[in-house]
Amino acid sequence: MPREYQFPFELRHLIYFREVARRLHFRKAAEALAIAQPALSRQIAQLEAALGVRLLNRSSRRVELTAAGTAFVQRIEPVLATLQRVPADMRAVAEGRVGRLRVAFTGLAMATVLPEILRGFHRNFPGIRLELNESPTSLQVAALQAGEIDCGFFHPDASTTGIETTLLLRERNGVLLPADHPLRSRKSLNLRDLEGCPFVLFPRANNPGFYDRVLAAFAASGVTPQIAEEIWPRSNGVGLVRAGVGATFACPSEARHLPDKVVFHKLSGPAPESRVVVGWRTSPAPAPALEALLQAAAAHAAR
Amino acid sequence: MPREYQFPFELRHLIYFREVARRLHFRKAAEALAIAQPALSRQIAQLEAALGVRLLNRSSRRVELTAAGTAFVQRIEPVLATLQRVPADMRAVAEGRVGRLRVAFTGLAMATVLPEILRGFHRNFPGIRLELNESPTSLQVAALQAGEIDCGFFHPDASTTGIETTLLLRERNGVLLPADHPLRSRKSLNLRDLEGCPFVLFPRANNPGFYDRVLAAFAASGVTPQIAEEIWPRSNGVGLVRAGVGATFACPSEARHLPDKVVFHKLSGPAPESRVVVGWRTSPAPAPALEALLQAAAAHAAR
DNA sequence: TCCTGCGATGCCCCGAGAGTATCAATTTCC
DNA sequence: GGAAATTGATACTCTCGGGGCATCGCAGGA
Repeated sequence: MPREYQFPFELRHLIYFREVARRLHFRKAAEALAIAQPALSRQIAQLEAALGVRLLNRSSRRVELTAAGTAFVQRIEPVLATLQRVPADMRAVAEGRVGRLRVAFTGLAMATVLPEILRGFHRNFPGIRLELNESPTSLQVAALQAGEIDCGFFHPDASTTGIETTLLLRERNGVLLPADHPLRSRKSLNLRDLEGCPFVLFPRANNPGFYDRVLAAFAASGVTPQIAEEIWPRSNGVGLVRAGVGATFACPSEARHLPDKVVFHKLSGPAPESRVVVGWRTSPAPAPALEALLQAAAAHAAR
Repeated sequence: MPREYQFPFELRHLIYFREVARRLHFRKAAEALAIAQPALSRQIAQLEAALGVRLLNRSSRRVELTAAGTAFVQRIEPVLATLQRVPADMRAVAEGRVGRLRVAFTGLAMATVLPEILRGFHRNFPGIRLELNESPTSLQVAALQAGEIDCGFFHPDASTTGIETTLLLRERNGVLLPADHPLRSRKSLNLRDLEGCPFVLFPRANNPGFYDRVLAAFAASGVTPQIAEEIWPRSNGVGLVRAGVGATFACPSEARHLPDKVVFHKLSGPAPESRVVVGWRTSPAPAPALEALLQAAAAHAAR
């Protein structure tokens, strides 16, 4: 089945016609196109035949556009301009100079490693548009596997078939207390000291692994945990601590940027451990923009 | 000089790639394109080589888009959609079903023949967008010769090299008077009756021919004309008559749609004659849309 | 009237795209 | 676990069509 074609013309016809329309002179247009004049004449005639429309009125002394010819030039001009930019644009995408990344993160990631990673990334790749969404670990993993996001910053406990991860943070938790809490001035705290103190936690479904490690730490301390609230996203939990509703667990890393009326204490003895990983699909191979972000994250982890 | 080309790819490449990107399957895409699979493989490889960018990650069992491939599809999709519509659109333009007409007219034309011509034309050619501008005869002729308008409705006295005209209206003028004018109830009026009555006229430069025929009519009546105001556009002149500033000349045709407080009187004896023609360039040949409008005008004149 | 310049036409060449046959690699199923 | 099947890539050939060269027909201009 030879040459069954959707379009009755080729790019060549458009370029040739644009040149003739500009110069209104076949010989000069042919010269500009670096072809011979007869070839140009034939191609234009072919284009007109294909469209079933006369685009040029030509006597042997004058060439002028018909109404259809004028309309045709106006149509193809932006098309050609777009196509002209395409190769360079594709190269930019392939090199990761421009692009789009859909990134999900947990509240903990944003409270610890993420801001600095993103800052460095954006400095080196200003052309990449980041679409950032806070999302629980479990949803992030599902979104990754479904191809809805390009990478996620989350807790590593979930099962992660088809997902590769790099550990970015691993810290024993301390606790956040309201600034007027009775224990605020204690040098050393352990979970037993906090017996009876209400805690603010996230819903277990968001990140069962960490949730269970919290419970395990309580159990190891011989303390029955008292869960005052389950709340999401994480930043709201800090707000509740500040409001005096209770305590919550936190990493030393986030202690640097706390609102006032909230204080951070290390824990001695049993304490849960927080981890943050960045995760991405192994297949398809990471796009260049993603590669760049993953490198930025890895570089941050190495410090 | 064979194949010196501005674009490293052809429409074919775009269409083929779109199909592969849709199906992510070379064999099925080839079938849909009615070509053999090896041809498709080669064309895609060629496209990638031309762009210097990998658009697809393919194992022997799975095909998937790279970031550049995704971006490429997004770029070419609208381009192909546009080009697909082009042939039909061009035919529509060539047949005068769609298009654009730049039309100039005098106040007199709009007050007499033009509304009906345009109404009939628009009913038959709803796809033609009309750009209407009121403009004095002298400027219309210049704009026509410069190709700035497609046709004009004006007074035929100007010299019109390279312009063809069709006469649409030819009427002896009467006068418009304020409704409370002393002569309002006179059965028959001539210019001598209006001696001393101030007249509102347009600037002579707008249409010297008619202006001089007005003066000739006054002279033939032995009356010295008294020009109260020179004003443009014409509709403002009627406003001044209504305001009692003076009288003005008008055609019987326009007497049907006068505002209140203005009355029309025929003139006996010497009176100027108004004519309206439609004029257009003889070269280039009128576009189909213009042809249609000219026919509508001629049909109106024939009644 | 002849001359000049322009677009169209005739003829030939060759490059590139398409088809057929086949290969190599990976998955599937018995 | 091995054979069959599926899929994309490669080798080779053919042919279509775009391009060059030579030339024609026609219209203005000196």
